[in-house]
Amino acid sequence: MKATIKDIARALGVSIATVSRALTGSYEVNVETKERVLAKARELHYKPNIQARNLLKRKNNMIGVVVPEFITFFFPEIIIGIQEVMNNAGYQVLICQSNESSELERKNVEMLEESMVEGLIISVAKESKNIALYQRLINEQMPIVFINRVLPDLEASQVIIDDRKWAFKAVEHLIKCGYKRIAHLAGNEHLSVTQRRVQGYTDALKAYDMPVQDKLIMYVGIQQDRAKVGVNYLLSLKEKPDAIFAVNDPIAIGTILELRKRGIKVPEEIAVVGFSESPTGRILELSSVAQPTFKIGHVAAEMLLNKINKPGIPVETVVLDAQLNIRSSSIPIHKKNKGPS
Amino acid sequence: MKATIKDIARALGVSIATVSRALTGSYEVNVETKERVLAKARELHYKPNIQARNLLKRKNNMIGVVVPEFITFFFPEIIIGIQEVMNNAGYQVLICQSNESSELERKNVEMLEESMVEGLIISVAKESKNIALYQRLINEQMPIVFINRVLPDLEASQVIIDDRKWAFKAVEHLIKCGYKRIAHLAGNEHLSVTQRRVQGYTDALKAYDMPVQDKLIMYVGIQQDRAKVGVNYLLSLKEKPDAIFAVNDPIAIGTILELRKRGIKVPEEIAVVGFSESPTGRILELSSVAQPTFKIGHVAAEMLLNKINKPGIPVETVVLDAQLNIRSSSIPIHKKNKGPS
DNA sequence: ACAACCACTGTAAACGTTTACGTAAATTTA
DNA sequence: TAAATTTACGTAAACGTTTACAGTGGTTGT
Repeated sequence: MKATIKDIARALGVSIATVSRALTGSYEVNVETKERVLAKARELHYKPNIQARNLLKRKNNMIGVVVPEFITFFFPEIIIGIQEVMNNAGYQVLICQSNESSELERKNVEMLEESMVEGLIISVAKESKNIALYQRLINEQMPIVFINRVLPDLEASQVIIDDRKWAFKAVEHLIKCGYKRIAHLAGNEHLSVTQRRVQGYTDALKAYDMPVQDKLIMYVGIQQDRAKVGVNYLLSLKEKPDAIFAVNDPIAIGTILELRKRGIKVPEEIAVVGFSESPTGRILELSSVAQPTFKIGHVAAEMLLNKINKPGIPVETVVLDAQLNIRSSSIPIHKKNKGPS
Repeated sequence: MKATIKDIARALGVSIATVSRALTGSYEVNVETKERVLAKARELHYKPNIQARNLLKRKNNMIGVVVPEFITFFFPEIIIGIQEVMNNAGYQVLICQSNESSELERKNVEMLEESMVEGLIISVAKESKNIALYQRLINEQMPIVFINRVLPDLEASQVIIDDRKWAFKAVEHLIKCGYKRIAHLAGNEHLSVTQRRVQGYTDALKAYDMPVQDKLIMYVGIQQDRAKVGVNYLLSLKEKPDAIFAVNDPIAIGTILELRKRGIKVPEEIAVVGFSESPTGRILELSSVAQPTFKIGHVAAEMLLNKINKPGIPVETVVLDAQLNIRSSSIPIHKKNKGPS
């Protein structure tokens, strides 16, 4: 059986209070007895029972994280950012993935609630219907920070990037390269990032006096295999696009592969730009908007700690900076003879 | 303040025992009082305090997982496999990454130990020096299962694949394609998977009466950026290789990119085969050995549950099956005119 | 010589549960 | 109708800590 504070006390003929004081070090206790206690603790392989302490302190130093997936680099990097801050603050992080399922997301959040985590960092599934759940948690004073993907109708703290602005910049880049018929493969229609990136796309076209054509926008989704249907559609148009702005890197990558399969050269015939730069995208020389993943994690974690330590702190939205990285999937039209395969 | 079982008891004028029985449902309690208790519990937003229960039951339904990284798909998929089994069994999973650092690995394990997890699933960092730590934990009856990367001198339960066999098959495939000078970019020298894959490589050459040449083996490491030095070296040889078997996909991918950069065609001039198939590898049409990631997670989790529930169960090694997927990075020599770019 | 103080340690309550045990009332059995 | 059984509930201990409070014996100050 595991040794407890009582075993040490009994073995030394002192009270458990003295043992506790010796072990925690905080209180007044004779140096010599302290030594004896520590020695006996080592001898008995004593490990404090954290649950007893937690019960007393009404804390458990755990927070929960729910993300739609952690297969691709994006959320894993954010999570590492979260853990760096949280572990430093003495917290453990329970990580769950909803696998883009609203139902599993709900189950995960409820599991975390049952585990009595002190706070939550959440990025919602693409079809999340859990507003009521989050609203209840917020009402019950559960500290929550949303990252990247947020629910539009929920008043909660968030860490995001300016999707509209960076979609604008990506499309502006294509315009400046000389592309004339720029299509957009958009994500799931009611996902907030989708909406903001579509907005950036149309805003950029308008800003440069180019026509915004509904038929050049298709809502395909956010997973790589969904790119195919988008490419099929765009290539079936009478006037085909000469550039495609994809809602994210997976769709952009799927697009490039699908175009290649049909023998269409990127960027010679069609240029492609992605969003949320990924390692695979980098390898394919895909231009993309890079998000500051680790920083998102850091900032979200710090905001959460703040909420935990100062209950009732007001809701806050932090908008982080991003970066457009231009690679050879989108080069100026007049240089195209020099482009890579 | 959070409502407790006492609050409910006081509000209804019954004892806390009755409330507890009504809530857990297991014991003899009048249907009507049970209803009253449940109603009041809902009214007061009662949530059971799991730490009190844990303290009493001397359990906390948590296990820990430590992996070298979870940025690439490999460990994330394993972790999902682990979580599927563990969550089903009512366990929470604490996930840590050592970032390939022996030191951080140790800290993580110690953190998990302090959190009093009931068991551990571990894949060690490439330079892990924590044998003594694991030996102590095993001696102290901590249930541990090692996956994928194991420490050679530690007698512990493991879930692995037969690295030698599958390296053999990969190299055999190159031999059957007609390649004559097959090089091997190996991983970190004292990592067990490295050793076993090198063994498979040399065994295959021997089995087909081909010379095993030390100069065609280079221990470069396991991260993509380490491929460059390997390629540099191999291309500096008087007799250059016509095929490269890489210790893993990142090295294989780095190799392909480096070869491309130098204008060397894959597989026309040099074929490449990887190991532990990755999404990026698939996109680059890289032949590779696919590991059953989810299954590794499932099996490891089930073994761990078994160990937790039946203390003293003997050490066990499970060897899972794998699969060699052939793509256009390695095609038979006589077909090379048909090969893709 | 007595009060005041100090350094150290013990007693006991508290955190929120579960559950063995006891018991009163209600019901069944002979 | 008395004994036996069942039903429903209360009492209290237990899980392993931390810590307020209350000593105890010794030292210092006057």
